[in-house]
Amino acid sequence: MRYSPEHKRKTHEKILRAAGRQFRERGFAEAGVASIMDEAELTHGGFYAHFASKDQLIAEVIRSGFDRVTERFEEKFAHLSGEDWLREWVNRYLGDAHFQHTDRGCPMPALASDIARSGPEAREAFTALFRERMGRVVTRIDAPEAEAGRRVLAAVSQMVGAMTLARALDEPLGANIRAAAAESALATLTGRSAEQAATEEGGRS
Amino acid sequence: MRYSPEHKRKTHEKILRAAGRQFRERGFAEAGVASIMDEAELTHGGFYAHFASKDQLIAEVIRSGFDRVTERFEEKFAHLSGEDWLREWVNRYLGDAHFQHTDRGCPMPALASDIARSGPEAREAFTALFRERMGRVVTRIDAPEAEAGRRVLAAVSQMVGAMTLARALDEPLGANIRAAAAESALATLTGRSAEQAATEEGGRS
DNA sequence: TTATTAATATGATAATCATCATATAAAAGG
DNA sequence: CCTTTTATATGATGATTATCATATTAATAA
Repeated sequence: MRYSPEHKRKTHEKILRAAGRQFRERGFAEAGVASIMDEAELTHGGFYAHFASKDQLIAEVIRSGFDRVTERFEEKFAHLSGEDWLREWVNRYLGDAHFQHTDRGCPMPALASDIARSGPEAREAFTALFRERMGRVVTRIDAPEAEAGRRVLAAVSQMVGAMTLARALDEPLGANIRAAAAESALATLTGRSAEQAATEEGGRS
Repeated sequence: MRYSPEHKRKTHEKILRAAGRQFRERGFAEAGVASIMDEAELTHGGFYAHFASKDQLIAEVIRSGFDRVTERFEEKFAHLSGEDWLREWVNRYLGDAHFQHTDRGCPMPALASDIARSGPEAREAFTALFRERMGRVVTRIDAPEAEAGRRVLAAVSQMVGAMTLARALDEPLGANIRAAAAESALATLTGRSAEQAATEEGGRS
């Protein structure tokens, strides 16, 4: 079929979207090519007209930023600035909506250990994605750049770890972890101690 | 073969050890029964004399605490107490030796996202393991129990997240994350702000 | 020494996997 | 309208998977 010029491009993106969703939900190993093509409403054989291998698909999904999940996430509080932005970032990241939807959420809690086991192409792509995303947050921090960078790395570790563990643990432990990490991460980002942050948060609400 | 009374028990444990190692290295999905039995120096068919299914093997490996990895880890600084114990706990957890040996290290960075995708039996076993391990640390914290619990959950999230991400990222980013998280986690555990902890740590070394 | 029993080995099963060769068909160019 | 092109479909490949039936064999009980 000689389709319109954009047809292949659209199909390509449809496969990327389906793959990104299934990878986050089931992991790289358990999301099969046939199942991904099925979700993209195509048959399994056509896959190799778009990608040279499953490994290349994985790398490209990472490079494509998992269907711009970060951009869509940050849109929701783009109107805020300073500490308000940071607080919303932390609270939404560790909130119920994100917790429940692994397949449309941040790839880090869903796939970090899978990427650690992957080849150099996937790791490089992930490193680039990570750097880009951390850069967006660093500019929101009111501190010298080196210090801001340290704070963001410390906070993101905590947020990713909390979400990963929360999804692996039974309730109410998962919810406790998310709450404890949210409080602590905001304190880290703003340079306050956790106690100070807790007191202020309590006074506000 | 009718072996000595303990023979089967020892074989059973050998399979558990091989499985625990391969699961951490390659994930639940990619570590096959045949490959695990091979490492245990047995043939694949004998597996079902020991376990009803691979899922049951997974649950039992978790229940067995991954060959007592925590106990062995904490032995190394059992002579310390108070803040010294906490500092050593954080620094060793995020240190190079642990970073490099996923297959003999903490199961959380290696398998948390795999467990999140697993069935209720594996999740329950993991929750019990997690609770037991957190309890050991809470008693080391000089604060009321509720507050100590929050601090431990916040710090562990950070340590697990940092190790998971560090293993997925290229260097030197991984090392930077581990350093930033170590500083921040110790501050969280002791109730100080990160700046205070950094100053003190700098002054000490 | 021999019979019995249970632990492990051998080999087969059907399912699923990534990959690829070939067939079909849709739309653009003539 | 008809030919050409190429995106997608069909169907096959061999490898690997978890699982299980059956055979072997080692050590205990007789």
